[in-house]
Amino acid sequence: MTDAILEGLNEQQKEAVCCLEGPLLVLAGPGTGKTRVITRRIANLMAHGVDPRRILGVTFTNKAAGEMRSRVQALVGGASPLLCTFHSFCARFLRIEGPNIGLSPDYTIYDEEDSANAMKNVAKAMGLDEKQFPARSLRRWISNLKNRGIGPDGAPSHTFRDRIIQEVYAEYEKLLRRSQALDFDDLLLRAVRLLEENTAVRERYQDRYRYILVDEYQDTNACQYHLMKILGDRWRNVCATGDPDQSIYGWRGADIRNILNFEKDYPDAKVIRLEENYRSTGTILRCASSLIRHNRSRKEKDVWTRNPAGRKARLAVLADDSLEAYEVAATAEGWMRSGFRAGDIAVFYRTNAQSRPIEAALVESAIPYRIVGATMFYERKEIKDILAYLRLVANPSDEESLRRVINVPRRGLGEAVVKMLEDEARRKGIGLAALVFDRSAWPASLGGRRREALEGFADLISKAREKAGGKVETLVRHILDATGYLESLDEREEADRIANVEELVNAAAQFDADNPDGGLTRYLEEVALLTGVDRWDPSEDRVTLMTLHMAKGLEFPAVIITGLEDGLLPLQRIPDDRDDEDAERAALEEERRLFFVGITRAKRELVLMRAKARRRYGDYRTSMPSRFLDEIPRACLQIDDKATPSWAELHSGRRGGEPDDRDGFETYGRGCARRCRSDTDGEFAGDGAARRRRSQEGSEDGEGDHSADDREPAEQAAADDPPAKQPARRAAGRPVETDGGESQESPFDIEPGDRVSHHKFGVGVVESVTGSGLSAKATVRFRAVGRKILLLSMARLKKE
DNA sequence: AACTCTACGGTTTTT
DNA sequence: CCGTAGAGTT
Repeated sequence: MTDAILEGLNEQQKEAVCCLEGPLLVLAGPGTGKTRVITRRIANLMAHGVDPRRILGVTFTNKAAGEMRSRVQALVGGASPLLCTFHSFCARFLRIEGPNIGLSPDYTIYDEEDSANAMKNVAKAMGLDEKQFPARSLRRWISNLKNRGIGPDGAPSHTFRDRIIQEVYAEYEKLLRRSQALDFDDLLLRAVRLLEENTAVRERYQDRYRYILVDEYQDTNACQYHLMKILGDRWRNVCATGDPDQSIYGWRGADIRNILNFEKDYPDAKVIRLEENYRSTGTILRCASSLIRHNRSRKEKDVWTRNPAGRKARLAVLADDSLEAYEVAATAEGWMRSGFRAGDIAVFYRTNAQSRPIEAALVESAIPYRIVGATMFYERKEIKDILAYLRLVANPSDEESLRRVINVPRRGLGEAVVKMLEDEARRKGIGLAALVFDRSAWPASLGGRRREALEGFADLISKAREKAGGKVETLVRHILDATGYLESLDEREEADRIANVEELVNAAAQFDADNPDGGLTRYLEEVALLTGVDRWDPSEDRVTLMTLHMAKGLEFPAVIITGLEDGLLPLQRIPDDRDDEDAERAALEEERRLFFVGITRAKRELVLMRAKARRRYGDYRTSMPSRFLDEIPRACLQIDDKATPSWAELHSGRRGGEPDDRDGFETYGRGCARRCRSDTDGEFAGDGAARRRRSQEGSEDGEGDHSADDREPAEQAAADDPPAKQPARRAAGRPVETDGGESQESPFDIEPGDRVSHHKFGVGVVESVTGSGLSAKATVRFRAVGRKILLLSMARLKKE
């Protein structure tokens, strides 16, 4: 048994797996087998006879938790310990213990949008100017307070703004309370408070969890930190794993000091460093190490590898973001031709907005892809509408959900009626929801037609409530029927919405199948706490697109990181009023860590890209190379400049296969509005003459000379590659115009007549394909369920 | 109450 | 550029 548990581990890993008692900190560089250590350690605990119910493992995503669970099960079998995210742990804890603090077991979890809406309503009721106090800013300010464990009473009240925020905060809390709802921050905050204040509950849980593991400890915030501190206090068998160099959530309250101070919190802690990397090539690792070395506040750690050096990373320089996107497609195609599967390839970017042109290029090139995260399925309007009905059924106090659906689809209960009901509720001192579901409380002024409409609505909800105990799928279908929601959508204009709703029915059915005794509340909780990666199916053979943040914890054989431009990566922050130099440096260092995370996802191939101009809000802005590129050793980079026109092209009046309407692009960044504070700006902003002269010295292949100096600006030599080299390569940057050009009509090669299979509907035949790109839809006649319209980018159709 | 039009503003990153 | 929210119109 012990053999299997320790098999194939190095000394440090073994040490970590075998150190079962007492506080333990595992500092694990990227690719050093951290997940392996955690799962083996859990298995080892169980092999030593520890009851799995006494083990708690907290991870960053549900997917990570699920993977660990199955790996542990493969090693030791039997019951699984509780493996979940911080948020889902707290959600479950509060389902059970909530009644201690007056919280219904059926409480609703408000997501970011719900919270912002609630805050908007609060601000409106207070008569605040929306421009001066935008709901999202309010939400952010209050979230910051909550993350630091500060209630409305403890909030600062020095300035006028402070006092407004304080009041909004207090009103918002009232709204949540009467709605029996918690936002994301509350889940953590309320759980911690309950544990702090209720000795009996605290001791029960402290006693239960004899062994606690926390993954990604570098990204815990104050609440999460306290939670762990409290829960681990009884047995002090707390194992934290993480990597300070991969701390990327400072902006949402994560405090890197939690991991840096672990040894202070637990003076008897054992600290183990995992430094041998098994994931990446030597060159990729060297890029990452050189980069991260530029962070000043850092715990020194040297990750090394026995892996071969591998190929250089390529830096592709493109004229604009659309050409960058085509280069992404061309690069992926090249990899696929040389034996990589689409599923081996990942494309990372800093902001979600960057995915659009890339998507378009991939569609055009008929390369299968999937975006992870972005506008997530469960954030779509139509989905949230249906979910709001479900929530209202589960929790009749939920005011936000009530407001959302009371007139959807239109049933004559518009703004005026809601206003009237609101006033009446205030007069009676009850919540809006309480009023709506209590006929005797309705105002006399509610006239015949409106009264009928409201009766219809209240009946609808209470009828649905009778079905709440059964399968979620049944309830969803009932609600669709009873509301006429699908009929209210325009078959032609909103076909993708209809398809999405169909998908939701499938998802609900899937949940019912996976959780035979699940129940509506569990379903809503699961949906609310799904992370972006949780809905990602890595077994699908598609190129994966995601933000750098979501890439954390994953690995891919071949990786493209786009948008290596100053202002984008590192991203330019909006100047805050309390902007001191330290904060600025901390922010820059976090951006550097983000890039570090991206690079270290790559196993074999790494391509970086930057565009000299980028479309933003409709017009083009020129952009400078990312300062981070200068921090990667020249010897590790092969620069592939497809944007600088060659001598021949300049003199023939043509440029890089580009249409000629792009004049003005070469004004390199003189007009760059974004970055004018850096003193190096002058040097970059010029047309490169100075750079050219300087870099002549090191020219061409500087590997031997420069290997010791990792700080030599990498890209400078690039601009000076002999022009003659350029034209031949440029073709790859152009749109792919092959295959008769019809590929847009059927992005994933699905055509009328094809036999396809769907995970829910089974086998069917494609009747027609309409639309193009992202909104491409197929009408499929399924043997079992008849004709369905499916959105190709949503439905996971497999060709038979 | 519901529809149409216009103006504005949004891009960090996510549970 | 795009979608949404608010105002204005019927």
